[in-house]
Amino acid sequence: MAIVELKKMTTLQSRGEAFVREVLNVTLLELAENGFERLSIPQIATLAGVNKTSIYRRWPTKAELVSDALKAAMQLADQAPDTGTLRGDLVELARTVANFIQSPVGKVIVRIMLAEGGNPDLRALAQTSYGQANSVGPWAVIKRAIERDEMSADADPSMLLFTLAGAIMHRLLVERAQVDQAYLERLINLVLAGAAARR
Amino acid sequence: MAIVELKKMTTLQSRGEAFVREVLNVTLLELAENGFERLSIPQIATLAGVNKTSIYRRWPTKAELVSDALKAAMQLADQAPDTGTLRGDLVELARTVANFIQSPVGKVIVRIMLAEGGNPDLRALAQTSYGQANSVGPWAVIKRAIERDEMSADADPSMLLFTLAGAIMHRLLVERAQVDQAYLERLINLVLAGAAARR
Amino acid sequence: MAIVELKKMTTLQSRGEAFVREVLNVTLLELAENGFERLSIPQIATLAGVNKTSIYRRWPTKAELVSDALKAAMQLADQAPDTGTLRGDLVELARTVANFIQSPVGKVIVRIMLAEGGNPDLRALAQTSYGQANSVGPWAVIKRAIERDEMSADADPSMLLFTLAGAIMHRLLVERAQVDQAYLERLINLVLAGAAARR
Amino acid sequence: MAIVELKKMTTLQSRGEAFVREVLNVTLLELAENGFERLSIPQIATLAGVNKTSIYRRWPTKAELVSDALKAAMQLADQAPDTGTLRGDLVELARTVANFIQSPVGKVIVRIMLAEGGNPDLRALAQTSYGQANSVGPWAVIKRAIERDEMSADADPSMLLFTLAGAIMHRLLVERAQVDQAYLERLINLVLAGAAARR
DNA sequence: ACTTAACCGAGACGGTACGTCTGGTCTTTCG
DNA sequence: CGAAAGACCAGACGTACCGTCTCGGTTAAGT
Repeated sequence: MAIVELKKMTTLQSRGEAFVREVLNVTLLELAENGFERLSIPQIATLAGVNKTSIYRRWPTKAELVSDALKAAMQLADQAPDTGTLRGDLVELARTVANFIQSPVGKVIVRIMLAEGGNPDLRALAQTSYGQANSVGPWAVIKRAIERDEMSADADPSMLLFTLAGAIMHRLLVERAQVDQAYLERLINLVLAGAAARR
Repeated sequence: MAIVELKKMTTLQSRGEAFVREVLNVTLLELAENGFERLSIPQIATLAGVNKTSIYRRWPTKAELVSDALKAAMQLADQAPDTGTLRGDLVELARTVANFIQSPVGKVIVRIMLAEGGNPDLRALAQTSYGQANSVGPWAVIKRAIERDEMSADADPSMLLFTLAGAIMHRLLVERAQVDQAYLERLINLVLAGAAARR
Repeated sequence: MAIVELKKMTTLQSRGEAFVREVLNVTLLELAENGFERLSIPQIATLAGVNKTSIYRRWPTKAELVSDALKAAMQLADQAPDTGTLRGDLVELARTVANFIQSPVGKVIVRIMLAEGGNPDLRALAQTSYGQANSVGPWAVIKRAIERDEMSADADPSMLLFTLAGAIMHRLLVERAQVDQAYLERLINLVLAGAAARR
Repeated sequence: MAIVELKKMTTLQSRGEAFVREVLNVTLLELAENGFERLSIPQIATLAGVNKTSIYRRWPTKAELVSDALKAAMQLADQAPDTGTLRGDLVELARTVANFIQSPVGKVIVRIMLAEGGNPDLRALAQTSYGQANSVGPWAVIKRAIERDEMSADADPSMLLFTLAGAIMHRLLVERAQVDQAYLERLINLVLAGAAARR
């Protein structure tokens, strides 16, 4: 039985797995490049060296394909930085957010949420992903800051985090400028006082 | 001669002007609704009660039509609030930004800038519009705040303004939450301390 | 009044007459070139250096324009040859038919009758023209032949004439060969015996 | 192997063959009805219960479609009549020509040759068809007539045959009269004497 | 080992929408 | 007052793309 199971796994890996992996990979890239609207399954098939019929067989609708592609790409660490100071943690946090937004999967998610709210379940998926990616880290940072008495217990952490995220999005997508160390410092300068003010 | 000119103008007004106005109006609405990609000129023609051939004659490409539609819609006031205090001015400023983002023109512009960077000149146009719409007011506010000695002269006003804009975008487009008075207060609370800190 | 009338006539002659003549002329040429179907009024307007609106004003439908063009071109002589012998007359007659078929107006008429029987009144017009063009001469020839006792009085002249016409059409339009003197001789050789046989 | 081949053929027959047959059939009918110019591929698609895209895929240009339709319809027998006498054979021959001209394929071919000389290869195709359809029979008749000594060996058979064809065309297409037995008798009366005269 | 079932490749077809072309009607302007 | 000029309406056409279907061939699974 064990042998059979092993065989099965081997089979699965060598048979359709390469197919699925390749398709999902190309899907993600195309998604980041063109967005959900301009995403073409025949195009994906061509780029993946695969027949479009096969894609339609596995994923009857485009949303399902994108959903799988996003799910497959969501092993984001969402680690909490721990530099010892609230300021340092916030800088790291902001940097993580910036990296996420600029990553392929981040681009896709942001794009879907910002501009392509048409498909509701697709949007829900993106929202979930976005939430998952930015859930653990921020709150741990806040929690430690409160423990260190750098923030008051009745602070407004979600406002802080969302404002950081929004500012970075504006920097990247509207101003189309780099998020470098200098920018991060200035950004944290602006909100840190407000965050800590209630102390 | 003057009569002729007047006649000409009258003629021009009554001739194709209604046509143009109607088409541009519908274009703007459709643009806010569906974005640039899914914008269909035959659809616009139908909604405007106009023949599609006429649209193609006047605007050979979709970008030109959109460009005209945006230009025609850009009589935004961009007035500077003046409540007497920096806090009050910032609240008003933020509210203005929120209103702009939620207006049809604003939706279009934000959408183009965020997600449809494909067409470069289209993007440039949107960027220009965005800049124009948010240029005068903010800086007047900052200037008055410095004069009232509520801000230091070496403050970081662009960071402040961009962060406000980004936060509101995040609130509206990502969180999909209302920008109400309570939110505005909390937002200004966060950044005001940082803005004024250098005083 | 007389002056006015003269002026009018002069005006008509110099004003609209050149217009009409030019349009009808171009129409006939285009008709011979492309047939009735492919005849385009805008095209005629362009070639005639005239505005298409003016053509539409004078001739609301294409058939009317063509009708006028054909009528204007129908001053064909339809003269009866008189060589002294039946054979000589038939040769001349056949030559006349061939010339008519190859003339611009003849091409048009034949074309309309043979291939474009769609428009009934147009076809009727062509039929009339064809009949007019080939009416006097043939019968005079037959009559003289009977008088000279070269043909019996109960001959079949219409069969003779129509067969001649058909043969020449086949020669010109199907075989696309020249109707030269040698051909005419052979043709008359064939039918002359039959025509004279009943004597 | 034989089974495989059989299967293949069956597949091919049941696959696109019905599609092709239906389209070509409708094409021929439309062609006889409206001629080559007014032939509309969307119209054919509608009448054939088929999608126009599929027609465009198989036959990129209208000429190719018509060419295939004509080729498919060219299994004309072109049998030589044999009644025992030159007169009887000629009557039969003329009747065959009349039937051909009035058949759908014949109408098309005649129409193309007479009026639509625009497309050269199309015309060449029609000419070929016309030649094929009227090649064997006539010459066999002439040959037998010579053998029976009803015609001299140095007769002018092509002139005879072409004249017959031309006369019938004139009868059908210009006069728009029936080709009945009486007409055939009169026609043969006319040319038979000339044909046999050299004996 | 051999049969059987699942799956991918390949091609054609149905369907929709688009942008272009051309023809005809209307209004305005000019001689 | 008639022709010129231009804009608009209307319809058809050919193209591009997408999604579905039906095959054939190959690979993995089960007996």
